[in-house]
Amino acid sequence: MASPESRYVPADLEPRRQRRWAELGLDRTPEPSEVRAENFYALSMFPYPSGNLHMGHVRNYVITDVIARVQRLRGRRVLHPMGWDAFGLPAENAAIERGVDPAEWTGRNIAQMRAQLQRLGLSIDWEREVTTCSPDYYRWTQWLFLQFLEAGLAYRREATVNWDPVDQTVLANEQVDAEGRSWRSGAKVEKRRLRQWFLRITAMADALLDELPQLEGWPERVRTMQANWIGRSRGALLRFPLAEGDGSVQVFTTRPDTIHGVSYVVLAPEHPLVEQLTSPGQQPAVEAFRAEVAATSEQDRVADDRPKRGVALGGTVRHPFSGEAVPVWTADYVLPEYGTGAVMGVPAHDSRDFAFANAHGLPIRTVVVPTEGAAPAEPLAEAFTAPGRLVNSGPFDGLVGEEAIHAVVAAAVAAGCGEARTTYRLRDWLISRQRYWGCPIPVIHCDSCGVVPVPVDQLPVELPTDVDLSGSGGSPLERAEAWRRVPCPCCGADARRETDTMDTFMCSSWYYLRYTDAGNAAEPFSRAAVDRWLPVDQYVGGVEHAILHLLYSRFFTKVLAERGLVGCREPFRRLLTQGMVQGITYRSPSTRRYVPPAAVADPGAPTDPDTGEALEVFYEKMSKSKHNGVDPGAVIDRYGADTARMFILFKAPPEKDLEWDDADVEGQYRFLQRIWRLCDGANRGGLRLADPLPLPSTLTDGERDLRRAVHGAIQAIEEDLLGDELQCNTAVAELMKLSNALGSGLATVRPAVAREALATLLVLLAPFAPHLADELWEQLGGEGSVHRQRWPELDRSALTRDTVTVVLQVKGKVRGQLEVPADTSGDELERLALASDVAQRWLEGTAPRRVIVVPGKLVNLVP
RNA sequence: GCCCGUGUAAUCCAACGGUAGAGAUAGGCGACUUAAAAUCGCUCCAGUGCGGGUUCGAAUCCCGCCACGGGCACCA
Repeated sequence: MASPESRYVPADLEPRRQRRWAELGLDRTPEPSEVRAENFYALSMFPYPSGNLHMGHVRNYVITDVIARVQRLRGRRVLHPMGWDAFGLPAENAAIERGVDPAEWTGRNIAQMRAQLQRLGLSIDWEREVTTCSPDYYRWTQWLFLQFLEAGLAYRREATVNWDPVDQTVLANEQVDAEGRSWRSGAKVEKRRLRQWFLRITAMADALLDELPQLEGWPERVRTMQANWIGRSRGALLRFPLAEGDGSVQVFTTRPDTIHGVSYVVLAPEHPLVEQLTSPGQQPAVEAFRAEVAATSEQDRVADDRPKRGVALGGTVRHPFSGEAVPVWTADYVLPEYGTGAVMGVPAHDSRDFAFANAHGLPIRTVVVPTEGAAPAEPLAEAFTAPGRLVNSGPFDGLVGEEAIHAVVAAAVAAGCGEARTTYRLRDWLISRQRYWGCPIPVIHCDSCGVVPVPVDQLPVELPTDVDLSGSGGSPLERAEAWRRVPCPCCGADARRETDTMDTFMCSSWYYLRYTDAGNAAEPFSRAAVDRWLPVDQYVGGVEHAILHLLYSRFFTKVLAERGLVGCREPFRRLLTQGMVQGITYRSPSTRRYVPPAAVADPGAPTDPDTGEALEVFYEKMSKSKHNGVDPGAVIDRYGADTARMFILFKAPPEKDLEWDDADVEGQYRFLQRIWRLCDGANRGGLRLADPLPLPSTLTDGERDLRRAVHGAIQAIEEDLLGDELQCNTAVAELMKLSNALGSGLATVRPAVAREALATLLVLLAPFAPHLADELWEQLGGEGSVHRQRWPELDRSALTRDTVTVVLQVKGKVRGQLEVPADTSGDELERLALASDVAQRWLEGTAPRRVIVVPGKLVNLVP
């Protein structure tokens, strides 16, 4: 008598499976001595512990988990860690608003998020957890800072910096978007002149750019973004001597070949030579102009397509080659921060100069013409900016392109009025922050010794705990007098601690190194441990860090490599940038108010519950303010973690945005239930996974069909998960296809074939739905855990067919099919095709002009 | 303005240059049921954003557009 059907109850099964995994120590990273295997490092971008896990986290960590689990099944020794990017403003703001201690607040959030994460069944080695705000960790962040200081890569200087008026701190250039807004607060940043700490990332600009092409496992788009950000441009520095007095105006240009087309020189209004070059008559106009520009916001100043305003200074410089007098102007289209803050105006060959010259009646002199075809008619309608052949350029006439550039630069060098120069958009990384909840910069200011590094044996410089976090009036550490006062490590005199803390991106620039040796109390990580695991085999995270975190981490790795601390120059071999998780969003077209989905009566025709008008419906990144978020915990409560995992993997390819849809989640749940019933039925039918039976020497047609489905799935899923692109969505579709094949085929095959099919299904399912696969594995009497199995071996012979369907085309159009033995030769196929009804009907008796045969696929008859 | 990506069925997504559909959601029909849900079976729906080109054959390659998303942008 068969036992009754059992039910799939994830809420009951999942915690049980997780307890079992913990007992078995499945997630622990094996020591090299335990397992002889290749290493695989699977890494997710660690979260800020806000206390709430959201769907973006779930997607990120589930993708990485699938990769980690697949690699384990394939016999690799896997490192799959997790940690917390735990310094940062929300903790401090909570302290200001609610009076809670930032450390406590952060600790609570971590505990809460860890518990939420663990419900997902991620195979994370929690023994290697790192927390950046823990003194055990930030001690080493400080140690690394001192390495930079010693290498001359950390320095303090006064500079014009971005100030976030909401967060009350400065920001690095990377942390301000194109609209001039802070990446965190969204506030418009202001420019301030302050003395700050920087890391000399520009020293690595060439390496950061030139080594980008090696990152073949990175999305093209991220590499392009980094290249744009670094913004290298090669050109020359040219000096125009002042007409009166000593000195010269230096300009940077990428087109030194156009030097003879210069009709004026422009200085940025902030340029130090403006005053000196202003004639008495022009003084009022220049002063008025500078005041006007100073009053313009940064954004307006930089906006494109605005008239190029400027005034002549009255002074002149001499052309470095011809000696002619060149008038000097100041204009708002020249930026003080880029190049030398001065530009040579060549209206004929630069569109900005062209616009400026036309607006102010300056001469336009053509010195470059196309190498082929006619020169543009004069007066020019627009600037000719392409490279070409030089004319009206004295000794340089006739030279072309690069050759012309080199000749002009060589002549400038010989004359002592210039040299080749490369400039970058990239600026040094501003790491000072005027906030409390960050890693203290470990230096001491002494009146006689200057800036003194804190000796390594005194690390960490711990944050004081009794601090006034009122949220106003500068850095809280400045008010911690007792903490600040400290003897100078050099001379012993009274000295003061640095009160700036570090940008949290410092903490996250090396956490992936710490994971390899998380318990090390003597150093941040041992060289051996790092070399064993780095570079990371697969990194997964959001594209919002395309520049920020990923650029900083590359910089860190290169510096550490040059100091012999790590053995590789690039930290992340492969990078997957996952798309956003979007929720369905309802908005009232008239009030622009977001309406919660719960308030929408009929999702088919959504109307505003208050006004009754039809609502706009679209998908957008989940957020509280739009009422479009879905809580991962609620989904797990209702369907279980496996359904949530499967859905999020299946709904869209990992790189693309994903539209959350409750109906699809339901569908995913049904699929897992189908698998449950399939296995339950097999179980009650007496199938046991533990007894591997030899396959019969001859198989029935049904058995061969089932084996073809099984091995077809192995092949397809291997391609999806191990190929260049990770395609979890199609891998899940293959699992569905396989389970459909089992559903119809399992009952009619002998136990050996059924056993192979079911065991394969469960092992292939294990990385995606780890709880369910393991539970069913156990129920069916499988040995050990499904997660300790070997990835199924592909039997190519199972994929073969006796007969295949060959498509008959006439002139590329499908006109019929032929069912032929799989090994039919091309000649035979051609003969069969020509003899077919299709040929009779479509060729009307004439012989085809051409016949294309693709054996096993198609025959194309071309009349 | 420049660069990158994406456009396929009502919807989400597949398709080494070779039969446009793997998979799913929603819809329709049927079976089971007193009925419904669940389940099972069947089924409707696109010629691939637009216009050219290459090819025996194009969703796929090339050229020119359009729409959406993203990055950079008076960067000399």
